[in-house]
Formats: sequence, structure tokens, C-alpha cells
Amino acid sequence: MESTQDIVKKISDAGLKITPQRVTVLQMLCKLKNHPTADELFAEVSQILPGLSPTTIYNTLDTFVEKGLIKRVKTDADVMRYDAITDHHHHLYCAVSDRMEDYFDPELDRILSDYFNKKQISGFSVSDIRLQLMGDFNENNKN
Amino acid sequence: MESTQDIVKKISDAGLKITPQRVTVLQMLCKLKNHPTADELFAEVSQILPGLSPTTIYNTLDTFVEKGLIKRVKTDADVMRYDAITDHHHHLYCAVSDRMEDYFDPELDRILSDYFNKKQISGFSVSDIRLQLMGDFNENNKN
DNA sequence: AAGTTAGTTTGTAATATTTACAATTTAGAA
DNA sequence: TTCTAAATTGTAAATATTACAAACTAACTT
Ligand SMILES: [Mn+2]
Ligand SMILES: [Mn+2]
Ligand SMILES: [Zn+2]
Ligand SMILES: [Zn+2]
Repeated sequence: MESTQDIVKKISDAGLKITPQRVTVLQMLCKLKNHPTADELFAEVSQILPGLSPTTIYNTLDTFVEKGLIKRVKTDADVMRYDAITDHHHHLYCAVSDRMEDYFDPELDRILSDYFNKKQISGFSVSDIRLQLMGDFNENNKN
Repeated sequence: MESTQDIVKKISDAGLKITPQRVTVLQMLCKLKNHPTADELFAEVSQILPGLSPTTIYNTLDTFVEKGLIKRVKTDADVMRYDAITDHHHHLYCAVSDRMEDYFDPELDRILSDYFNKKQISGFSVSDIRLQLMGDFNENNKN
């Protein structure tokens, strides 16, 4: 889906130098849909680039977040996770399995932005509305 | 607002022993509206109970979460925060100041639960809808 | 009221995650 | 090809949290 060309262009457009580490990290983050942690990314990218330093993972992710190429996401658990999808979206999250999936819903977004256009919150101006839908992935109902 | 009697009853009803540490932690968490971290709680509660161990803060908070007396909340920053309000509510959050405030809105909740009653998400059953309203507290507009 | 004990707290050490920093390497401009 | 700012690496430090065993205590029993 996301070609190496696109990846390279994204990094380049952000004014960053193209390095194997950066390309591979971003590529891996695009491929993994599970909102991985720095540690998970380190494990995956290490297989492609042996000798990779954990520091590079943290540096790279921070830089990408700073440049808006990726986003941080958090769950109820303790570790930071990362998301290659920067377009506005929400998350389905199961606290038991700590599994998190993307949820896109333009109709819902319309309803919410209409609502908050009418209803002003005193002392606070809303710039982004993020939903976390808590629940269960029906991993049983697999007949 | 929240009397010591109430605090004690809450802890007791959860099947836990009443200790000065637990009473003071829960009392402090009720008083502080800023969704404090374990560290902030340790600092505050230490003033009342000198000799308090950080471990006790972590133990106590974990126990309270387990028993449903308090909730964990997360921001985009790295540290876990805690919330004495267990009733359903949402959060206003400013990423710049890392400030987080409670937001109650039954009308919105109605709209959302109506929406998700109609619109089923395949493979996922929603049990709780949490909004994080990103934005700015208008800390300038103080004339 | 004293005795008993399971539950709680404490202190220390370990783990996990993340950051700081200086030396080395490298991408990409000149 | 040369040069340099930027990036990566390795190590050590900081931060946040957890594990664990000894000491203590709330509250039940007598
Ligand atoms: Mn941390
Ligand atoms: Mn941690
Ligand atoms: Zn996502
Ligand atoms: Zn809250």
C-alpha cells in the first residue's frame, strides 16, 4: 500500500535526511496495524537492520512525532504507542487484551463537530475530538 | 465536600482495611482536581503522613483501581494519572500545558449512546465511550 | 481488653522505559 | 570528491514502576 517511494518522500518533505533507519521505522510502523510500542518496533526493525540502537528508535519516533509524520497514542497500560495514521480517526480499545484498532467514522465526526459548534465550552476551545471506544473484540464469536 | 466518613465508608465497602495511608490518599485524590500522578500524590500525602513510602502510593492506587474506587487516566505525556471521579465523564486536555479537566455532558452522552445503539461496529461491542477534547484553556482571555 | 492473624506498609533492590551525552558515522550539499 | 550539519551509536543516567521480604497494624476472635 505505502511504497518505499512514498515513505522516502514523506521523510524528505519533512526536511529530514533519508536514512535506512528512518525509512525502515516508518515503513514498519505503516505495516504494523497494532499501534506498536518503541520496544516492539525495535525488535521488528532490528531484524532488518541488525546493530540498530534502541536510542535511534526513540530519537526517530520523537522526530517523526515532532514533524507530524506519526502520532503518539496511549492506552490504559503504561507504555507509549505509535500510530502511522495521522488522519483524524478514533480508536477501539479492549482493556483486557490491550488491543487497539483504528475506527474511522465521518458521519460521527459530523455529528460531533456540529454539536460542539453549537455548544461552546466556557474557558476552553476545542481543536480536536478523540473518541476511545472501550469494549471487547468479539474474539469468541468466531464460528 | 467528601467527608472523611464517606472516604472511610468507600474503602470499607470495597472490603479493604482502613489505614491512615489509604484514607489520606483517597482524600487527597478527591481534593486535587488536576488528575495527579503517583509522584504528585506522594509529595502531598507525605506532608500529612511523613515517612510514607512511595511503594505504598503505588500499591494503594493499584488496589483502589482494582476495586473501582478510582480510575486511571492518560494524557499524551508519559506518566499515569489518577482520577477520583468514577462516574462516567470526559476530559478536556491541552497538550501544551498538559492540563486536564473533567467534562460532564449528559446531552452528549445521550447522542453518542443513541448513535452507537443504531450503528453496530462489526467485531466489537462498545461498553464505554470516552471523549478526549483536545484544545486550549483560554488562559489568556482573563480580563 | 488482650491475642491472633491476614492484610498492609515499608525499605531496598530490581526492572522497565526513556533520556542525556559524547564519539563516530553518514547523507547530501557544494 | 570534499565538507559539514545531521544522524546514529553505545554507554550511562534518569525516571517510573514493580518485586519481595521483614516489620507492623487493623480488626476479628476470644
Ligand atoms: Mn516512563
Ligand atoms: Mn514505566
Ligand atoms: Zn490509530
Ligand atoms: Zn476526570
